[in-house]
Amino acid sequence: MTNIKDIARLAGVSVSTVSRVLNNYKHVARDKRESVLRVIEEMNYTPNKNAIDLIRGETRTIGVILPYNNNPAFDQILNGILNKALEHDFSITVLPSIYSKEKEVEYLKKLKSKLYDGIIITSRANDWETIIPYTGYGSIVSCEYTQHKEIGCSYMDRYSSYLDAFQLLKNKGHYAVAFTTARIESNSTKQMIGAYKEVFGEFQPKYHISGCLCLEDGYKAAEHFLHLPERPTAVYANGDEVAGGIYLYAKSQQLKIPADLAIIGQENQPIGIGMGITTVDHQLTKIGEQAFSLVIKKSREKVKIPYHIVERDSV
Amino acid sequence: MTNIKDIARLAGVSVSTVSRVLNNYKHVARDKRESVLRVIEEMNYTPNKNAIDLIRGETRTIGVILPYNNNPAFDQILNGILNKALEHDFSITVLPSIYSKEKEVEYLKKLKSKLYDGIIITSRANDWETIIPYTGYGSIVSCEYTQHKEIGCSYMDRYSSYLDAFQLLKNKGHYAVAFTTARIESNSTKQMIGAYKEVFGEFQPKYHISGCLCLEDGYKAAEHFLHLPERPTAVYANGDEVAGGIYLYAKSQQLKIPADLAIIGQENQPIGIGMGITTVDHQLTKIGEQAFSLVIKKSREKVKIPYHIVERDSV
DNA sequence: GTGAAAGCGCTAACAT
DNA sequence: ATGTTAGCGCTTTCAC
Repeated sequence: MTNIKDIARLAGVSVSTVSRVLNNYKHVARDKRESVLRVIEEMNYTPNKNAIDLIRGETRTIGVILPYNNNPAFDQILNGILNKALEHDFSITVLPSIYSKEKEVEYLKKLKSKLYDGIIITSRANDWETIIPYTGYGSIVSCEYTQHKEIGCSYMDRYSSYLDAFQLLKNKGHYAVAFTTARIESNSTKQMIGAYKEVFGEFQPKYHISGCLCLEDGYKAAEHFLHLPERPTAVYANGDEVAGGIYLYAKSQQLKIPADLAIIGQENQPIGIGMGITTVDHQLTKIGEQAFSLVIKKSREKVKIPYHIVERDSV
Repeated sequence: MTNIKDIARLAGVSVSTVSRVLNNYKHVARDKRESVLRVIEEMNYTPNKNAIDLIRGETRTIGVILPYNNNPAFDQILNGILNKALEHDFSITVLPSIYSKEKEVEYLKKLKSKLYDGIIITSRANDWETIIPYTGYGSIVSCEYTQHKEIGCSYMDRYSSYLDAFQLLKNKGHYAVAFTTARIESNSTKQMIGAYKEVFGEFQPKYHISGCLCLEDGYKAAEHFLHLPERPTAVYANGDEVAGGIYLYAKSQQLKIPADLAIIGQENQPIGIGMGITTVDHQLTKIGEQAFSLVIKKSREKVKIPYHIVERDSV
């Protein structure tokens, strides 16, 4: 492994001169610069980035905590982050958490250990109280709103989006409305139930199924909903793939969409376009892009991204 | 920033002792170990990972070169890689290339600069000749077959899968068959055309559209195909989302699937399940998992992953 | 079992 | 304009 010392020796200059040409400093004599450049070329030399990161104390790398690594919603956020990272010449390291508190803390420790300049939390298992101390070691941005002033947020107003979706259903005359969520313990679920109550007055647990991530989960959820004595006339799915599964099961039961069952999905994914499913687009790619911008600016702003409903034929 | 020296001083031991407890060495007196641990706790100390990586010459990080960061096929590969990385406690850094030769070389240089222990190339713009020299700096694994012995491969037999797909169509009586690909200059496209010729004898350029990545691209491709004087009776799409777009356009023209137009997609994505599209599943998640295993073993094996066709209602 | 000291490869302050 | 040198924070001989 050839290092900066070797280059200096071979070029007949000091290491600082080599360092200067490496970093495009002005005050280097043309001939020395050229000779250094030639030796670098000859020796096929590349500086050790770890040494540089050690000295500079920064890595131009951002860690992104993702609960699932095969989920289309989080892929959209990641996509937005990568778009911007490419633009700004930053690297992105993906940190899969599977909602494990320990994993999350492990990743935050990596921020502390100077591996990343900042971290984007797309979703989290830990309390903010355990996360916030790590803001001392790098910028931390969340894709979910929090009032904590130490945390930058690129988020959208979930509650309000849920309200809109349920209201849309109610306006169409639906009162027996079911819905699915991903994690029973999540904020989203809480907000969803809250919005449900606000729109429909009361919430019946039988109309809610949690643990829905993919098409198959939606299929099973529909199986449950549609065999209820008072079967729902509409369902709001937490994702278009889940919605697709619901659609499929409903069809398998000879139900007409939307006449017999209305369906709304989320995130405006290809499957929703393909199947004609009405969806609320949370603009996750934009959320990712904005999150990246905040994290490299070390900004603690709270930026709200607007969502919008895309009406198709399933409602 | 408190460092190992501070801990040593405060614990009344030498830095080497601190290092020993940090790395769980045996020969450390119980009391010294405890005192060190206590000071570490008190000072809330975390070792600087860059310094460690510098010394060790390894980072337990793998770089993954991806041409697109919003493509479901590459997301599947990445998914597989992340699964295994989590299992083996490695980090994954995503390297978006948009098929730029310069970007790719930039990433390979990062391997050389010791940022990654290895690199997985999911798809590439550069010739192997320019890539291979970098195998001197870390293990390089490809998700596409190459005979070069320096490169480990986790791949599937594309040619044979194309053959199967076309043959399936031919067996169903289709002779005017169109197809889409992503990049005109790619190996996949070449192999697709080769397979086409092998099955159907001759290849007519009007039956091929390149540059297809998403649903909308498929929609436009179908628009082209279906307005041809001799319109195709079947189309093989390079992805289920593209297939979905084709499906949608065909439907918009009152065509029946598969009676008027047969459609095969690729990668067994949710949209294909939702829309009932026959697909050839290249098992990209498994390819990603295997690629990861090879790269951390620094193996140069060529591992072929079997594909399989999932028949649904579009053929 | 423990510590002193030599590096890992680089940057930057300081001197010239 | 250029070189010397002191670090960055850690690991790892080597000696005791």
